[in-house]
Amino acid sequence: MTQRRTDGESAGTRDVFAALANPARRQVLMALREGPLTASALGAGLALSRPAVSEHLALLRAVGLVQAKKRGRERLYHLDPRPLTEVGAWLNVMLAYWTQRVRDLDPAL
Amino acid sequence: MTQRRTDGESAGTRDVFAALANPARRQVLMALREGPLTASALGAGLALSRPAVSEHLALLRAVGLVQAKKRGRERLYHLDPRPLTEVGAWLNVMLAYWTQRVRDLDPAL
DNA sequence: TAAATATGTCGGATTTTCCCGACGCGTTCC
DNA sequence: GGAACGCGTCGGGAAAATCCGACATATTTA
Repeated sequence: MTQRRTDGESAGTRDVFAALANPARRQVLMALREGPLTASALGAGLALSRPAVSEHLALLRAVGLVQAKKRGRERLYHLDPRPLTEVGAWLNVMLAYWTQRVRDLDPAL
Repeated sequence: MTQRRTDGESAGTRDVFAALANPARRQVLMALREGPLTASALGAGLALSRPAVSEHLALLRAVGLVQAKKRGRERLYHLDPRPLTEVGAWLNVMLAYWTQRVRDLDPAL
């Protein structure tokens, strides 16, 4: 058994968790909370080169966290929070046990 | 300017988000939900070499998600869900429907 | 005390991530 | 049409992550 990635995903894929692992990408998502923004507007607050921002956006698009709409010569990015439910669901399972424990200990909650 | 990480954290540090980015580590946390387990017991379900498991555990310990207690010649790992509140809080800001569960866990929020 | 067990750590190979400058393509403005 | 703008992608390099086999350390058992 020498292979590392048995098969399946085309090796370049990452999931929502991995997408959130990068601070710049989290910042992008935060910035998009209150409305769509262009790529350059997003890059403005990031201290990163434009290509870097573009690649972060590509990854976020790949996992479905953002979507882009062409508008004139710019591109409007808007948030799609649905993939975050996977993280929420995971956290929910992780914490369910503990929240239940807390409730057992203190029913006043 | 060739340096990438201007300074700060000792270069090997990662945050809770990064800790969750790895599927094996998420599996470990899931496995620890219902009670402490030894390192080898954790490795049993992971299809990884023992050193790999040990290093994942070291990282999880580094970000505070697990703690280890020596018991005889083995080491019992147990979950510490508190760092997950950071993820929960972040998700809470991003979404609207997540608060309560995290609050149960850490009323100090 | 010696062997066996449980786990951490080291050395090193491979892969992935992250970033940048340069270039290409479509759109708008003069 | 030609220059300027906005954005994606390519090529590539530095750093980090991931993994393993081998070795080190502590503890229990024979």
